[in-house]
Amino acid sequence: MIVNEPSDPGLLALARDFREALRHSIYLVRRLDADGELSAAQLSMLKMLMDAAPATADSASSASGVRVGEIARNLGVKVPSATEQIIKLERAGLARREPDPSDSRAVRVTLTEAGLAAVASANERRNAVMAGILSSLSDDDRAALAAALPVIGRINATLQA
Amino acid sequence: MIVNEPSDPGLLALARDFREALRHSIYLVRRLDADGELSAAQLSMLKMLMDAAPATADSASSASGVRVGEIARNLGVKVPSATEQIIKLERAGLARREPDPSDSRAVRVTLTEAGLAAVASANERRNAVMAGILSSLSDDDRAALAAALPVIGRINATLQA
DNA sequence: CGATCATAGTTAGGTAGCCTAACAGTTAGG
DNA sequence: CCTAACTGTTAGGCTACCTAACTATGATCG
Repeated sequence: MIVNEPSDPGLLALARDFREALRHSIYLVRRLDADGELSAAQLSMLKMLMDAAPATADSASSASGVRVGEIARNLGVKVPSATEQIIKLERAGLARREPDPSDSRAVRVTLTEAGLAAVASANERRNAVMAGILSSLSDDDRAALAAALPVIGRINATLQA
Repeated sequence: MIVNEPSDPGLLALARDFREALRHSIYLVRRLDADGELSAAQLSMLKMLMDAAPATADSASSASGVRVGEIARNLGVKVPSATEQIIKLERAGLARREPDPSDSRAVRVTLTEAGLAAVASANERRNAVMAGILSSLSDDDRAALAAALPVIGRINATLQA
């Protein structure tokens, strides 16, 4: 049995259905992001900064913060777009820009305390809304969804390359 | 055993993981839409028009086309946003606006031949790219994904209410 | 060493897609 | 009729992205 052929009908059908599911999910994401406290783009960046941070409360830890170019790469946007968002976060008091001691061209971006709190609160609220939606599913449905999430994660990971 | 409680830890974790998957999928969607021939919003609208059409080649069929308000509702946007997109599609020769004979306030939007062709070609290309990505998955992964798509469909359907 | 080239980020200007508010025309009800 | 409700467009504004051009620093090499 031949699989993985580019023209395999089953594969194309799966591709179509997955695209369709993602397309409709846009509305879901929009609904979740409509709570206003933080835009999707800003929450994404804050979360990324949080994950990238060594999470050491020790402020003397080496090379803290993430460089602008790295942020852009992580978020899949161009550097000027990242700069723009960073400036907004900075003005909102959620992030800080500091010069990189080892390279004066570079800029290190870190979360502030307020940024950390904002990310936690925004995620909590969105997760609660999503949990409410998921609560109407059957146990089998939830199991199927849970089983697919790692797969979707692998799909998304292939894009990094 | 209590399930579906808003504070159920498993449910919240699933919500978090699903949100995370959707968040990352944005890049995937962006990649798919980057082929340039048609924006995501425009393709969505064209596809909606295609699905809503009676699909009768007979141009004398009753009440052809979709009203602007209905389009907006189907796409989850406000009426002015729909109008804006429709005008763009019209200018591109992909859609047509006609007065509704039974209500002079209303406008009926239909696909042109070019619009139909554009939707087919854009979908084909995107599906092929997606199929290429999916082809690197294992059979088990594809099965898990396929099993979850109806669930995601149900989740998205709950938003219509 | 110093000219040159590469790299990091910002600034400037533009586009797409969404929104609300205000408007014009049409229909329906009291 | 005349007012209230509805349909769609116009006007103006916002966010988030982009490319191109610029500044400043670092790295290479003759």
